[in-house]
Amino acid sequence: MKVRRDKLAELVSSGENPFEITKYNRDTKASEITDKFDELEGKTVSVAGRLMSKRGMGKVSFCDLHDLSGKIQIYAKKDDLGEEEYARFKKLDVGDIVGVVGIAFRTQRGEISIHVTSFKLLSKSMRPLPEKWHGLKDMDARYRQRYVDLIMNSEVKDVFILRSKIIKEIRNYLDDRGFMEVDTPMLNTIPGGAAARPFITHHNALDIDMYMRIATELHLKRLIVGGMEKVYEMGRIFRNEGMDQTHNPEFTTIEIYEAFADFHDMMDLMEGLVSHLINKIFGGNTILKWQDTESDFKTPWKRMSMVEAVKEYSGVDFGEIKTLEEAIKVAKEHKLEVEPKHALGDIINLFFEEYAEKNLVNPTFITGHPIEVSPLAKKCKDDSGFTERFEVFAFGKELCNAFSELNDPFDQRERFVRQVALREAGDEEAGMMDEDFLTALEYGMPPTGGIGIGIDRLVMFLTGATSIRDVLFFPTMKPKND
RNA sequence: GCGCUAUUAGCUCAGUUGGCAGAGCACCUGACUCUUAAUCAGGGUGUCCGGGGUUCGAGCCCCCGAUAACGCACCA
Repeated sequence: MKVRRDKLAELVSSGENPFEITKYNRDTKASEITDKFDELEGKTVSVAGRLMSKRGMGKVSFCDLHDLSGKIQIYAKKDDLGEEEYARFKKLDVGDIVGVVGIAFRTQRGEISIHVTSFKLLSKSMRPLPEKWHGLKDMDARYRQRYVDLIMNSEVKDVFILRSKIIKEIRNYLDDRGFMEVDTPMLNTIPGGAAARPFITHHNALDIDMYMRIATELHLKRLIVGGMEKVYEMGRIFRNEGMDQTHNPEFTTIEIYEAFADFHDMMDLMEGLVSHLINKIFGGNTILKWQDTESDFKTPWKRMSMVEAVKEYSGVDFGEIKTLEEAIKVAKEHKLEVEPKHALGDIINLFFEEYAEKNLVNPTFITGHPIEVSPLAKKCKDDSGFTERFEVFAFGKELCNAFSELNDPFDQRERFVRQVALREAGDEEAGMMDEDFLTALEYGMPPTGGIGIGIDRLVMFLTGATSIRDVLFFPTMKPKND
């Protein structure tokens, strides 16, 4: 705004350019003054933050100063500051970054405040902030200009502080149990470990196309082959797919691998980890609320196989259906769209997604996924059509995916071959052949349990956020140019 | 990708039947020595999302486009 430009020009010409300031020593946070008022009353404190409101009374002014910890009221009096300083104080704008030195006291109305003895403009705000009462509501602006959203809406800040705490506690939990955090490449020559369309980019010096990773799985298993027995990686992955309330093109997952363990150990790990987080955040309360639904995360969580779940929620018993022809017939009776590429296991999965998934509100382990939809999981010993795999569903959404990792290089090669065939038939999400990964398995991978958890979704459930955009500082947005 | 709704001042929003562009907050000027959505008096600051069209006249009607929220599809 023009008025603020003029004010800045005035400051610059009087040798007080706020943008030349490099440092300010503050000794107290805004919230500390109210929290520790008993010991701070009458003492001189130094605070710094953003001026969020002004209430001028003539020869006395009140302002609210916000910092990360909270807010504190500032009281300035002409008699104490002197004519010139008080005039300078009155020129401050809402939005300005200000450092204040003063005495902690309580006003006549009882509000704990700072009686200003000196102050310094630390940075000039050149743009007016949104309205104080209604704040910034426009979703487009809130996501594109998250900095303004964070200034205006304190609950937004709280969600991200909680996100940080959750992530820290995940690391604490795993580090305490002897896991090691590792980093693997985000730029891949073969995108593997999941069924998803990748982002493609180009490396100039090598003159090859590369892919942004769609999972961390295959590299982490290579580390297990290499003897790194307990590893995890928490990081961003990228999938070139649709966006909605629970999907963003880049999102954060954690994958954890433990040698000499199986999917049962991963179940214990998952229950333990999530219980740890809930305990750290909510104390004893295990009931989470999300989109007006309550879910009790008290352990032990319910366990059922995918076939059982399909039977319970659709009435169809795949324990009795042994051929593809029968399965296709039943699927058509239930108006499910069967594609030519679908095998028996794909149809079981279709039934599960259509009928069971949305009903799984309390956290539930779903085990025994068909082999056709589990190209990296070990077969069940007693039934080669299914795998030692589980997913946890809560609030009708998938929370994690885990299995006893397939370590048989011959079996793995066959599964890749099927994926490649699907890809050649036009399925862009099918996997690619990864010869180096097969070579790694040929050197011998110990029996291993692995699990992948969607961090953003977990944070959504723990913070009550209804959209993934509300747990990402900068959700992916289409550029606005016209 | 499809459908639906929205887009007006810095922000939150009104805008009648197609007839001079509006309010509150913010901002500017002035008053005010304990306010807290301070108060009081005065001041309207605009590419009505963009581009066409219909009309004497369009914020409003029609067409094309942009972005977003929501729903659907996709995402094992």
